[in-house]
This record gives sequence, C-alpha cells and structure tokens, in this order.
Amino acid sequence: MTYRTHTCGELQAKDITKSVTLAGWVQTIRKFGSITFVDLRDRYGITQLLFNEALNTRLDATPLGREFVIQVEGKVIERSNKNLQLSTGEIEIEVSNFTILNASIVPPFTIVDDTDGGDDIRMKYRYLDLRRSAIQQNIQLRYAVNRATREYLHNNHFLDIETPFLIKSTPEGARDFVVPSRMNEQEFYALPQSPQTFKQLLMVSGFDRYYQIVKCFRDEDLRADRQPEFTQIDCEMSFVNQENVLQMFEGLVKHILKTVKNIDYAQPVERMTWEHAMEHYGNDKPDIRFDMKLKNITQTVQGKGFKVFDDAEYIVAIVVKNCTDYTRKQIDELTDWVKRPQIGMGGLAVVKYQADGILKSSFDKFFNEEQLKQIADTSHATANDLILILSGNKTKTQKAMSELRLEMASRLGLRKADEFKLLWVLDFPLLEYNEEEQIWHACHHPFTSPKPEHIEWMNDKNKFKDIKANAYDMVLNGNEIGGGSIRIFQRDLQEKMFATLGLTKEEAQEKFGFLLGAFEYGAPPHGGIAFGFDRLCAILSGSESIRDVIAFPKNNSGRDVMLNAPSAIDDKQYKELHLKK
RNA sequence: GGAUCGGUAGUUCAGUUGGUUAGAACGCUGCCCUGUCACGGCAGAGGUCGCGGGUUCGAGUCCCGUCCGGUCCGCCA
Repeated sequence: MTYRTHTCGELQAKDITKSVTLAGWVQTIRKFGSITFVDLRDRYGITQLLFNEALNTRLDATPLGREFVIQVEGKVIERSNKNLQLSTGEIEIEVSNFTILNASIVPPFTIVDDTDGGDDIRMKYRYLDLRRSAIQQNIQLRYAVNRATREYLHNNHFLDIETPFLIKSTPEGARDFVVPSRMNEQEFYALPQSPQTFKQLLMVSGFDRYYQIVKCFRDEDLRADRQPEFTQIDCEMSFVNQENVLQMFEGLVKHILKTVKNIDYAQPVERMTWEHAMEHYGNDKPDIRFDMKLKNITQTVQGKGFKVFDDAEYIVAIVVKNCTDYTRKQIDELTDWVKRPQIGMGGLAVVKYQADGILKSSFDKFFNEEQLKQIADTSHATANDLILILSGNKTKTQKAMSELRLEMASRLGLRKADEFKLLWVLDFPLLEYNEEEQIWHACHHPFTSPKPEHIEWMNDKNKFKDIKANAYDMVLNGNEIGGGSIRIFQRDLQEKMFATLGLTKEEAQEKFGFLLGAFEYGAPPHGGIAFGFDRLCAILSGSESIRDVIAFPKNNSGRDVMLNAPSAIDDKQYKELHLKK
C-alpha cells in the first residue's frame, strides 16, 4: 500500500487533472451543507481538500476532527477562488475516497503559527507544539546550520571525532553533572562541560584539525539563552597562531550566513580589544549594528559643585541622536528604568541639545550653558541630540550604561533582526579575581595561553590583572556566539598556570595529570574555538530564546515538563549505585 | 541563594473599593448552510478562581505560608 503519492506542499496548477493520494493531519474543517473543505497539513505545507456529498454520500466529513491523521484519494482540480497565501493555493483535491488512519482527541491548544497556547502548555505537549510550522522551520534551520558547518569544516580537512560523555569531574568552572558508577563503588563520572581536554589530546595525537557538533552539560541556573545541556560546534587546530584561527572561523560563520540566510558578508569582520569594548561599550560583547558609544565625561563634569557627579568614581554619557523631543514623562520613565533593581542606578541625568542650539539639563542649578556645551563637546553631541548620563562606581556604571545603550537602541528600532554584524573581541584578560572566594580564576579556561610577553607577570600577584591572553570571542549582534584561545602546550607553563589558579602540584597532577603527561611527548602548538550552536541558531532564526530552536528543551528550573524529569529513582537503584537514600 | 511578574472555563485573558448567579474571545458539542480559507448563523455544554491557613457578616479580590511557571541578578573556567 502506498500511503501517499505527493506531500501537502507540492501540488501546483500544472498538476491539475492528476489522480493523487495524500496523507497528513487535519488542520481545519469548514463545512457548507453538502460540501466541506478540509485543510490537510504535513511538514511541507497545506493542501485544501474538497469533500462533496453531492458526488457521493460517503464523502461526509463529519467524523473528522482537528489533528486526525487521514489519507485521501482524489483528483487535483483548479480552485474557483484561489488562495495566494498558500503555495498550493491554486488547486484543491476533489476527494473520491478517504481513510481515517488515526483519530485525535481535541488538542489542548490550536496547532497554528499564531497559537493560543502559552509556554507551559506547549512544553508539556511539545510533540504537538513541534507540529507548528514556525517551530518546524526553526528545527529545519538548525539542520541547515549543522550541514553548512560540516560542509565548511570538511572542506577544510577537519575530522569529526567523537569524545566520551562519561568523564572525570574537574575543579573550577561550572558545576558538573555527576553520574554514579555502579561498578566502581562511591565513584562518579562527570558529564563534560566541553570536550576541551580531549580535543587538545587529539592535537597531541596529530589529528591536526578536529571538530564536533557536540552536547555539553553544565549544572548551573538557566536563562532564556542557557540550557543545562546545550550544543557546541567544538573545533581545534594544530600549528596555528591566533590570526590563522580567526581567519578560519570567520570563514565558517560567513559560510553559514551565506548558506542559511543567503547573506554575502563581504566586509572583513571588525575587531576590537577587550579593553576597548569595555571602555566604549561597557561590556565584552558589544552590539555594533549601531553607534551610541559610551563617553567618559568624568573629567569634564567634576568640580562644578554637583554632589552626585563629584562623589562618583566614574561618569559616563551616551548620545541619542534626534531625541530632544523626549518629554518629561519619557525621561521619568527612563529614570525609573535605570532605577530598577536589575540596573540599580540612583538616577539618570539628562542634557538636551535643542535644535535651536540651546542646552538644557536636569542639573541646570549647577551647570551654566558653557559647561553644558563642554559636556556636549566631550560626548560628541550636536544639535537635536539627547545626552543620557549615569554616574557611580566604575564597573556598575559602565554595565548599567551598556544596558541603557541597548535599551535605547531597541526603543529606536536600531536592533534589526535581519541585520547581522560580526565582531571579534580580542586580548581578553587571562585571570579574573573572585571576591567571594578570594582567588584568581581563569577568565576563559586554565588551558588558555597568556600572551608570551606577559608570562613573566605570572610571578607577580600585583600584575595578574594586567596579564592578557591569546583569547578571543566572536560576537554577533551583541551576542557571544563563540569563544576560544591559543592553548598552552608546554608542561611547565601549564603547571605554572595551575599554580596561579591555586592548585597544588598534587591537585594538578590528580586532576590533569593525563594532559600534563601528554605535553611531555611532543605536543604541537594549537588553538581553537567553540561556538554556541543553539544560540547561533536562535539568532539566525530571530528567536528570543534558544528553547525555540531545540526540539525538546528544559524549562527555567531545568525540568523537562513533558517527561517530568528529573524524577525519583527506586530503592533498588539506590542500592545498586551505592547511594544513601 | 536573591529580586520580580504571573497562576480564574480546554486555551488566551478580563474581573473596579471585598458584596447578588464569576465574564469575553477562541476552542468544543448539536442544528442550518454548495465556494470557504480567521467562513457565517442559531442553540448549548464547560469553573475546587493553583493549594493550605487567616481576617471578615461576606474573599477570585486583603494577609501569611506553600507549590508551579516566566524574566532577571548571583552563577555560567
């Protein structure tokens, strides 16, 4: 038996008079006395069926309901009223025979693009949600990105090599998911946070160019763009310097943009140092689709008797073009916005550079016209511009202004979903200080190579914060989509790095002895990068959350609400795994 | 660990200062309809207002606790 001769998305005017068999899901039923229209859906599209009881009394569509799976035989005929919104809108099927392959109870939400279902119910019935064409397109885009990645990397002689999921728990970084070992009492595997050490060992083994589109696991709290299990495009290369890596992988992203979105990204990918990004954008992943850079105006505004400024460590401005018409109400609303706990600023100072050249500020009591002009000049504002100013502790103020910059751009429509701007952020610090734990952590990871000229600073704690690494992030529209580094490949430097991070020699040997050992047998210089595959797919599909590009995602609490996982295990399992209940 | 918003019909939501029998839309059921594609018309069914406690003559509404979900901070080498 042949279930179908065609899909629901392919029949056109040229097929008129053909006899066909279609199978799919009932999307909607529209009954008009003795004739009934049924929209039949599969992943390829929708085809309208015509059930005409005047032709045959068996063609009564009354038994059908939404989401029934049916098979129909019939003839392709021309529609009297065409529907130009459907690819199959010029034709319909005059049904001669139909079979209900499987009935459906009434679905809890309607299976249409603009569904009435909320997140919760859609996740519980994810298999129904996945029938919706909007989600199906995301999943198809994900596959397209996967294919484009494999194609590019294969053409550049990368090998896809699988690495194990049951590995060893390591210190630092994210929390590990842990798996108890039945055969090795009181011992545990960990699921990999990334295949980092394995790919480095593959370089030692001479595989030269490796990649994997691979699941990684981190037991940390979730966000809209963070899942406990997520997918990376994980890559590593031998005998490369930083420039080689940047070239190779901006090529990859350009290839993906071309293949998946048909975008010719001809211009070179912009580059800036981490320090430059922090100073001019207030964060390490600037959105460069628009300007509105942060301007440090601390020197310009202090000493004028305005306590808010005089007491601040750092005062920063952004210039919002053509917004002097902002009303008091809008300014008050922005002020409330920066006062929200997530931003946590005390207030917002404003200077309006009016079209007539007159400057007005929210702190006119302390500043005369000329002093306001100095602020305008320092921040490169001209007539018609609105200057927004935040002040306070440097780190917090930079971060808050970075958020305000994005918020203003969103309000002004400057963050267009169909515009893609790539950026390399370079020269990240090697180390960062964790106030809470009072220790230095690796900014990227402990295998990242410091810049050679900074290696000697690893002997001086006071210079730790100044050590830069050969580490780089790729940023797309203000999202970190990938990050990597040139790695340490000498045993002594790696040991020094572990020591810097506070590991004793014994701990380093216990946790990473295999890697230190490998470095003694002729490890080649190497480096690599890993891209957040889910995040990349979310951006390319215009999705707000990576959940929209993952077939079976977890919710905010790390739960799979469809499976109801995680769940309790039975007593027998506790016993076998040598766990106490 | 913390902040914040939400939980009312199958679904998405409204519900005023605490006050009669808790509403709308979509969906669902039945009937009518030969050209719809957001079909239309008529009729109807459908509710433990997340859960527990309290205040009150009276609680969907106020208070306390708790569970669930969204977003964010911390965290995410």
